[in-house]
Amino acid sequence: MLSAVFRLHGLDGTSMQTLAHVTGLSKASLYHHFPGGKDEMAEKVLVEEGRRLQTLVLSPLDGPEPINALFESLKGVAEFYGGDVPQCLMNSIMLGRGQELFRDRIAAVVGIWCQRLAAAYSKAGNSEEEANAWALYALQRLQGALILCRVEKSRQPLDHCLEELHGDVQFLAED
Amino acid sequence: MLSAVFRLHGLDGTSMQTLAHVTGLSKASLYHHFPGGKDEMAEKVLVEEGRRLQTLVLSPLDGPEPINALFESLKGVAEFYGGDVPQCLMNSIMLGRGQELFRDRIAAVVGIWCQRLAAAYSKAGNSEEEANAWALYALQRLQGALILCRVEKSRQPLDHCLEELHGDVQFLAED
DNA sequence: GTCTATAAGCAGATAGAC
DNA sequence: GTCTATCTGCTTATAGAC
Repeated sequence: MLSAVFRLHGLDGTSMQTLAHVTGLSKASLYHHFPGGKDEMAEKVLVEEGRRLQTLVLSPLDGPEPINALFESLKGVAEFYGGDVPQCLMNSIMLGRGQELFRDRIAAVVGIWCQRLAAAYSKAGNSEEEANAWALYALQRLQGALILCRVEKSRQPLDHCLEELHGDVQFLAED
Repeated sequence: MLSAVFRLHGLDGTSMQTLAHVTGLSKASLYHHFPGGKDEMAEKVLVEEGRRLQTLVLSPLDGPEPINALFESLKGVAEFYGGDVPQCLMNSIMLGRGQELFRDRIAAVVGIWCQRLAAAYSKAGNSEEEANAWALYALQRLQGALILCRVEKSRQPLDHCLEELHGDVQFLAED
């Protein structure tokens, strides 16, 4: 998988040679498909990742029943950050030159994710302020859990975090 | 500052040329001081960062009064992650080759931090289980907040997170 | 669309003068 | 300890054949 390379090595740590090896194509062929080189490849991978986020995490939030929508979205998060050592592509790619190139778009995606989470939480009966606070809290915990996954080479921190976020939503539902 | 380069660009994104420029020395001079090249420089910077963590964040946890110790440690965290856009060196450096080189040591540092936090929390009157859970929770939120700081190019997420963690400790004290 | 070959520049790394 | 000069290999990127 192309995205795995960027996820593991970031933008600066990924070379066209590596990408050629992974895709099974020559470097020249890669330049044929992506004249902008690895920057363009990273961009395409990011766009694809945005689509996955939309499908797995954001779309479920549109369900008519907000509590269930939040549950489904958390399930989607578990799939979105898959694998034995889940890592965040947007995080990996946002170092060095990648920060200059992609930070704005990534910030926009995070902003949308936060808004949609807050909307569902609000729809479930919370004030707008509470909903916003919870959405930020949830995203913060998720990102932190992913860092700990990288440190501990495990997906336990993420799974544990998702359980607790699930519990938070459940607590809300019983209210 | 040398550490800022690695913090912003990671290991793969940092070149000896950049380091030479930042230090004002030639590449050859850098190799005189660090025969292992930038890997050795990164290691030295990490060791120095470990000392800063010890001084600012871990030592305060040794205070006789655990609640106050936790407050002081959180203050230390605010200083440890300084600047307008606080970022975690250990996080930045743990991509690509840096992961292979430094993950074990970083995991050890995180483990110690977690243990020491849990010890203080336990000393403040919590079960060992509760204390461990809170320590992991606090570290997770901190790391997540730092990611959001990078995304939003601001230190607001970290400051807000520290306020909430302060509140958690205060809540414990009033119990 | 794919390849080999190749250019030009930058990376890590060393030799040797001062 | 510091420098300039240099080497070698890798990286980005292109030319041009098939």
